Amino acid sequence: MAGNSRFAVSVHILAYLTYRRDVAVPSAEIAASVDTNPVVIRRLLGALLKARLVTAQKGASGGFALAKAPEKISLRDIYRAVDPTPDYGMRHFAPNDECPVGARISAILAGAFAKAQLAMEAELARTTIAEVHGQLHAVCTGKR
Amino acid sequence: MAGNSRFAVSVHILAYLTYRRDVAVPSAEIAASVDTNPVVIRRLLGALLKARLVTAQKGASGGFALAKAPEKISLRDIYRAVDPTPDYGMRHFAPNDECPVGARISAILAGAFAKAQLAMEAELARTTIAEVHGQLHAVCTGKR
DNA sequence: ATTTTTGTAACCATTACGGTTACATACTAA
DNA sequence: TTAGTATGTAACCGTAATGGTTACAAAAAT
Repeated sequence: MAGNSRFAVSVHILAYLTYRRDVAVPSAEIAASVDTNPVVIRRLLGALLKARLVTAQKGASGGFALAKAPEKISLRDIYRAVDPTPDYGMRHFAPNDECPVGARISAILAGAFAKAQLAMEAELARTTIAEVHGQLHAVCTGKR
Repeated sequence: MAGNSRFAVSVHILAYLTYRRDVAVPSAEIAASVDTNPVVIRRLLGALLKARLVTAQKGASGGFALAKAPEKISLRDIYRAVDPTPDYGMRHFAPNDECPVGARISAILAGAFAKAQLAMEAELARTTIAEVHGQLHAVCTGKR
């Protein structure tokens, strides 16, 4: 995964939309929960929109809502929607082609990275936003 | 994983040391194979040294060598030696504690991230530097 | 002694990221 | 139909991380 907060914030966004499931939620309200700027939220919602995880409604009493049941949205769905496929530093990795090692290591590394990436995504796929929301609720009621 | 090339270059380094198993290899030679500056290589070798994956020898005819058999060095060993534990953007993620979602989402996310991270590392553990070197050799001989 | 090489510190340029302002567009509600 | 609200996006800024580079002290071999 990357060093940015896109995935973390996106999970927060969808958990919040689950929490406020019945209404259209404007980006300003989500931003207050995440404690950041509404534009940051809308940028991420743009990616989630393209992935059909949320719907948007412009204008007064508009806002965002889940596009499907929270049981059908996995953390992998969110990850793929907002985080570009990592290049594992291969961008800045152009070894010497004249060296027997340098000439072939890139392809071998790419294969190893791809497998590691799939393993990580498979683990993310095991958790849904509904479960994340359930854990939220469990903590809240458990405290009383 | 991160957006840097530390892991990729480090695997290259250890594959190169396996390829030149019998001699002490100076950082300049490795740098020529990776096509970068020797200091970049020595920085990474410093981390690999601390993790006891390589040994160093100063002075004339000095250089670096594997500290153990390449069959006993996994990609996970290398990953853990050179890449700091990723924070998955949690550094820049401080949601509003007064919101029921914001107050608890961090802990839940941390748990999900940890599981995904372990899954990825487990996959990396399945490959050794000896295998990476073997793939190099297979390609070279296969081409003839 | 001279040469070679590690080990580190310091600095630079580039890039990526989050945050912010601004504003056009679109929709609701009255 | 008009006033108000919210999305969608472009542009810009400051900060932080990264790789590359120069410089140089310490250590070891020949």
